[in-house]
Amino acid sequence: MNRIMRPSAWERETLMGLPLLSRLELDTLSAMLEIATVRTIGPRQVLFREGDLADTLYCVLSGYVRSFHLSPLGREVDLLVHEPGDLIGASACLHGHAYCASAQATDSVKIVQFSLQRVRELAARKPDLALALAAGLSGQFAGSLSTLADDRLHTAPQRVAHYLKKQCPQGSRNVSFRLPYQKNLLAGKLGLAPEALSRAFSHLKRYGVSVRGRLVQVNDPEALQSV
Amino acid sequence: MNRIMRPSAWERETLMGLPLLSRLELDTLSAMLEIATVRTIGPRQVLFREGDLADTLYCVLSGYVRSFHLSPLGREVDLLVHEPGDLIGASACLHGHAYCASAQATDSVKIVQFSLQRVRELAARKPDLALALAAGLSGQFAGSLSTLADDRLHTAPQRVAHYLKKQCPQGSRNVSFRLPYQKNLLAGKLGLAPEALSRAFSHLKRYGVSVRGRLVQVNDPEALQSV
DNA sequence: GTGATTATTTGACCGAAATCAACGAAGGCC
DNA sequence: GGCCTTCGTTGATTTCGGTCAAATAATCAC
Repeated sequence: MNRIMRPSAWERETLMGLPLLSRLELDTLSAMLEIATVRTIGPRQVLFREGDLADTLYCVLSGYVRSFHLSPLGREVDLLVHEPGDLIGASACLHGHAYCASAQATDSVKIVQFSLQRVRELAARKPDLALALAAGLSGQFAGSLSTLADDRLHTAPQRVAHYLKKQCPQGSRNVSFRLPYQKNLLAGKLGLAPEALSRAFSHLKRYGVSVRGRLVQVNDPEALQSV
Repeated sequence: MNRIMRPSAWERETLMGLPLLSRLELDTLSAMLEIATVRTIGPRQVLFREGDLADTLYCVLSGYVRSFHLSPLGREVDLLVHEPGDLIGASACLHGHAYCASAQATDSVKIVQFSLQRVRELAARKPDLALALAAGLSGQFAGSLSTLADDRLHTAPQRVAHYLKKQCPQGSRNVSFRLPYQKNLLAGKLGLAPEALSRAFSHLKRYGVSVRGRLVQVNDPEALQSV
């Protein structure tokens, strides 16, 4: 079911908009495009597993990929949801030789992949690439710290309120939008059991939030501050 | 109380052992040493606060520094404990212009600091430096993800057991050692209230762990697996 | 040492969220 | 359309860990 291919003209356009590639010098960029492979992977397909030898760097073009840990007892914990533009496997990129989490497509996902070996070689000669990698890592690191703080500090309704507020444009009112993925996954991302997410949504009714399926309407995003 | 100075010969020795500097080419290394400043900061002194303009990159030489978030209501959440060799403020290094957490010395701490401006300029010319930064970030990112997984997956006694096990040499028995910092801080690092840490220790007695002050004795590190 | 802080432990209590179980809703397939 | 599977909600119950308060141990300054 996988389609593997050289980037088409249209895809080159998309690729060049990626945070990883958009700031590169021309020759670095073309070297990266040279080793880029675009793939489409189907729902639930696994990109790699925790502990696998890390030989590939991925970057999401469209769709969502979840990273998770497997406990010794077989329980799964969601750690991150990678959105379009995000790197996957970057933490293994320069550090270990094994991926430290498993990655799975949530839906149909389009990604670019690069040989980690080649990326390392190129980055060792091209500071702009090394810095772009560092910038990507930096952003993900900051993100994971803020998730950790959120987990340790806020209750379930607060975390959900916080998430919803981030989705609303600054200072807007009566916003409505579609959740980008299943509630199941959203619950995992927020460190909650699905039941807890459900209860949190119903708790948030009183703050002007209504949910029908994946459609969410937020009456007054500012009011979510006080949850 | 602060001592600020050019690195002495002895300190240059220490500096060159840092993960950040140890793999650099000679000219990059000397450029970094050129802009390095060694400081000693006293207990509880604050290095920077969340939101401050990020203009300095730090690296711990000795002692421990804690990073924490401040909630709107004034509650503090510990996020990381930086050990000797760790970078501080690296996530701001290439990403934002503000620190995303506050940093405070836990005790008397010796650090090196570098002008972020200069580091950025140097890294833009020197791929080895850019890669060293990326490697440091990569390790911290992996660490924060594993903390997150630990938080979401394990109970308090399990987290403490896991921590203790990491401190014991592989396959050893009857290990005893001193906790590197106060229980207060250890509790924060593990995402626990001090009371919960205390209770966890007392729960672990039955697995052959005894604690007196900061002295810990672990009878059989392998047995901690089954907590 | 002695007193004054500051850490740590213990107990009682409470609230948040996980778990288990059962039910309702939605979407895919034929 | 109707069956079937997966997803989401709701209720009951339980467990974990946070909070408050008080007692005890350490540590520091003098």
